[in-house]
Amino acid sequence: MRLTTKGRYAVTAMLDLALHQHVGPISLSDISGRQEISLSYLEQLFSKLRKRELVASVRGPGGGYRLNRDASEICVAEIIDAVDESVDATNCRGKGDCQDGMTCLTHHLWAELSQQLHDFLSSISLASLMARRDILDVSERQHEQCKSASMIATAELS
Amino acid sequence: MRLTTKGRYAVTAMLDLALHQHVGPISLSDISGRQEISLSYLEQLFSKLRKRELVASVRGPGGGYRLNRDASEICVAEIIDAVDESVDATNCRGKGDCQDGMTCLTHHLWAELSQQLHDFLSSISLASLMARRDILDVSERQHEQCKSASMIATAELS
DNA sequence: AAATGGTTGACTATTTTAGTGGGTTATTTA
DNA sequence: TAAATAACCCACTAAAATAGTCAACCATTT
Repeated sequence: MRLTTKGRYAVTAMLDLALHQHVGPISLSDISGRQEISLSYLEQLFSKLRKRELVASVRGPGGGYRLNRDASEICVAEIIDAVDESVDATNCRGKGDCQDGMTCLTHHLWAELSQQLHDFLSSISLASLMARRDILDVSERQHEQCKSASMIATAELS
Repeated sequence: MRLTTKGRYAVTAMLDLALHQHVGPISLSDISGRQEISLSYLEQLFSKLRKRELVASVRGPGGGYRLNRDASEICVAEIIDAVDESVDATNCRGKGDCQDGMTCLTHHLWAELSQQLHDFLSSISLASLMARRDILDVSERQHEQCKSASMIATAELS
């Protein structure tokens, strides 16, 4: 089992997309700006998310990504899984052949833990995250910051 | 958050120790033989477990390790923590300063997940593992294998 | 004195992470 | 039709962690 920046970035980016897609396709550079994730890295992540059909893309100016399903139909577990970070805590990927084709001493413990984790992350959809007070607060703060950042950029141009 | 071979090895070795310590101190080479974990690697892990006072050592012939507390007082979470595998899923180690000193969009989600994981792994003690049917079965199978392995070794000597 | 077994520290191959950079293709707008 | 935009794709890389190995040394028992 692994949960590092990669999986966190993927979930954060998908949530950002869910929160903004009402205005049309969202470009990766928008997400990159708001969430402070490197654009090139986002491209890699979205390539995987697209292959799993969690997002769809629109090319050209004004293009970007949109969710390929309703936000209520995409859960956190799927997103993490899509970018190759497994929620599985066993060494044998659940097969039970961890010690010479037989189960190791602690196999069942890890299998149970995996189930626990999977249940938890499967129960959380993007839609349920979008409805949370703590997330709305952070999202609003990020809008303020982007606004002032673009004002500075405009001022520098003049 | 990370749960790899290191943490699994540590828990497996501690459980092996708990299951056998009634005959006296258990050497790492015994554990290595039964659980198929490299002896040198076990040494590294037990060095950390000793520093956290989860085990105590006895030097010299007949020496080995024993649990430093009752098996019911040692939980899986502690063992994993002792070998540096954190159960924390946040990027900021719970501090909430993940994005320029403020919380990132998904901070609370990861904090919740960490709590969930911690609760689960803290609720499982070595004693409760020792009482499980699935673990007793695997332990018994390992005894059979070690017996036949030593018989082969004896036969090869003659 | 010899054997056992813990203790310590340095070293290493492999894998993963978290990126960077450059170029190509598709689409829209001026 | 040219320019701009943004997705798409590929190869590359520095740093860190994993999963060890190896050698020497110390303490205790037989």
